[in-house]
This record gives sequence, C-alpha cells and structure tokens, in this order.
Amino acid sequence: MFQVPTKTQYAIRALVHLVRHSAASAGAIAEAEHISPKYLEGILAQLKAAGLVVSDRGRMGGYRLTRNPFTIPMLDVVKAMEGEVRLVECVGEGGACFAASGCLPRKFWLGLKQTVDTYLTSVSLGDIAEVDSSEGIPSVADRPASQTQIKE
Amino acid sequence: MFQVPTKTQYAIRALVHLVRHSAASAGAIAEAEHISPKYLEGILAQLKAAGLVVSDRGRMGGYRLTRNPFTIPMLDVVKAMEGEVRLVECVGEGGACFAASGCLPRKFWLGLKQTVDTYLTSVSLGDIAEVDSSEGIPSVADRPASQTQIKE
DNA sequence: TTAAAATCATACTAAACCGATAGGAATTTA
DNA sequence: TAAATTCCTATCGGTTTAGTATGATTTTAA
Repeated sequence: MFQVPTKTQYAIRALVHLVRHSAASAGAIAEAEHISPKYLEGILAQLKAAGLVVSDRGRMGGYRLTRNPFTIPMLDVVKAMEGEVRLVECVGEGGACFAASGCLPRKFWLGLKQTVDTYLTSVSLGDIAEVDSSEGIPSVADRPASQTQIKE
Repeated sequence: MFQVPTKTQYAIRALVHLVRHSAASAGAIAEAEHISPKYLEGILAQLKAAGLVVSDRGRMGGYRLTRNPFTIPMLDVVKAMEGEVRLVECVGEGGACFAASGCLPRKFWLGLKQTVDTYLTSVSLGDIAEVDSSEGIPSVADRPASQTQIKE
C-alpha cells in the first residue's frame, strides 16, 4: 500500500544526483537517471519552488542544492512533492467525522502518521546519498568541479 | 502523502463495527457508518476473501469476524485491501534498477516500509475498536443466531 | 552578434485508478 | 412464496498520473 508516486521517487533520485555532482542540468540528470527530461523539468521546478534547489538559467545553467544535504530531512523532500502529509481526511483539525463509532480509527491513523513523520525526519538527503558528511557541502555554489569526485 | 484509500478506511470502520456488534448485514453497517451500501458489499467481499470475516447468506444473513479482534494485526487488514505493501517498485526482489546511482534510495524505502510494517503489526483491530479485550470474542463462528444481536 | 544550451511556462493527452452505481442471480428464512 | 440478504459482473464519471508538445526567455560561448 501507500505506493509512493513515481514523481517523488524521481525527485529523490534527482536530488541524490545533485548531492553527488554538486550541480547539473535537467538534461544531464535525466540522462543519468533514466527519467523523461521534460517530466523531470517540472519536478525540478517544484523542488525549486520549495526552496530545496536553486537554478541558473541559460547556457551552462543547471540546478544546485541550497543547503548541506545533511540538513535536509527527507520529510522536506516528500512535502515538497506531495504537500502536507495527510494520510486520512479526518486527521486534520475540524474533522467532521460521519462514522457512527465517533471515528475510533482516528487515533490509529494519527499514530501511523506520527510514525512515518518521525522516520522521514530522522533520515536526511545526505544519508541517502551515502556521501561523506564532512565533504558534502556542495551548496555554496562555487565548489571547484575538479575536486568533486563523481565516484559513480 | 500516502493518502490512504477511502476503501481501506471504509474496511476498517466496517470491521470496527463488527467488533462492536458481533454481527451485522452490509446494509446495517453501511447505514451506521454512512458508506455507500453497494460499495461496501465489495469491500466486505474482499475482507471475506482474505479470511477476516465470514458471511451468512439469505435472510437474517450478514457478516462476522472469524477471529478475536485482538489477534488481528492491522497489517492484515491493510494487506487484505491493498495487497502486499510495496512502497516502491525496486523494493521487491530482483529489482532491476535503472538509476545511475545504483538505487541508493532503496535502503531508505526499505526502512520506511519496515517502520510502517512494524507499526501496523503492533496495533490490532481490537485496540482500535476500544473494546474490552476480555469480552470481545465473537469469532467462534457458531454463535447462536438467536443470541446474535443485530442491534440496529 | 549570433547560435546553442539551458530554464521557464503552459497546455495537452492517454492511461490508470477510484469511488460509486446498476442490475440482477442465488440463497436463506420467516 | 416473499422479503432480505449475499454474491456476481459490468459500467461510469471524475481525478490523478506520467509523460509529451510547443515554444518563450535567458545566458554563455564562439
């Protein structure tokens, strides 16, 4: 259950790529990750809107992370793609619940949401990319491409 | 994210109803829980196929749980409705992964699945129904129909 | 200055999924 | 025998999803 949308999976793979390459164009990422280029453009736009990446237009342009990947909990990524995590309608605030049982399952769903949120907060993008936490500070834009190890 | 399908939510509410009423017809459950009756029929059929409930046809028929609700982990319910939990394609076995990064996110998804599974296993249907664990033993199939209270 | 490479913007599409409905056949009991 | 029920199968409209199409805008490099 809870099939994770392809879009979100793509977003994560794109971000991992950015962690490991410091900067890259949509086309480059698409090719490396086997994602439809045009589709990926939209995903990157979303990530940008969420403030996770920044872009440079024009020739030689591309995308970069805005923060150290170890400061980006995966929950942020997921939220960027899917909006606020809401497993179930009535988990929100003024949930007018029609269930005769007074919405007994609500606690259950809240517990599940809590569990998922905790996990997603505990893992960072840096963790996933499996990059050394001491080096991976690409963000600051102008890291020398020479230094960057693209250890495939 | 991970919006839980209405169908699954309905299933849980129906089961909670069965815990609290011992037995009930699809129509009765539908009315009490404000669920489309015909739609609910299909849901109950699925629950039956999964062995969670049993049915009596004909007049005075209806549905009953097959087990003590405290022995039914919610994971079983979810699986009954949505099949095996598979958050992501490549979490399966021979996942041929096209990602250049060798599917780095895989561990992440596996961890999430593990987290969710653990939670869903730790909570039982009985817990949700908030019924006294000493009484709620409808299961044993052959409870006298006369005795069976289809109270409303 | 110009052409290529890139982001950005917008609209469209085909397919799948989802919640629900329709119409009955089969079964059981009062 | 009639009513109440489960069971079976098909269909439907709406939404989402993954992807495509087209082109405008921006920037750099030659």
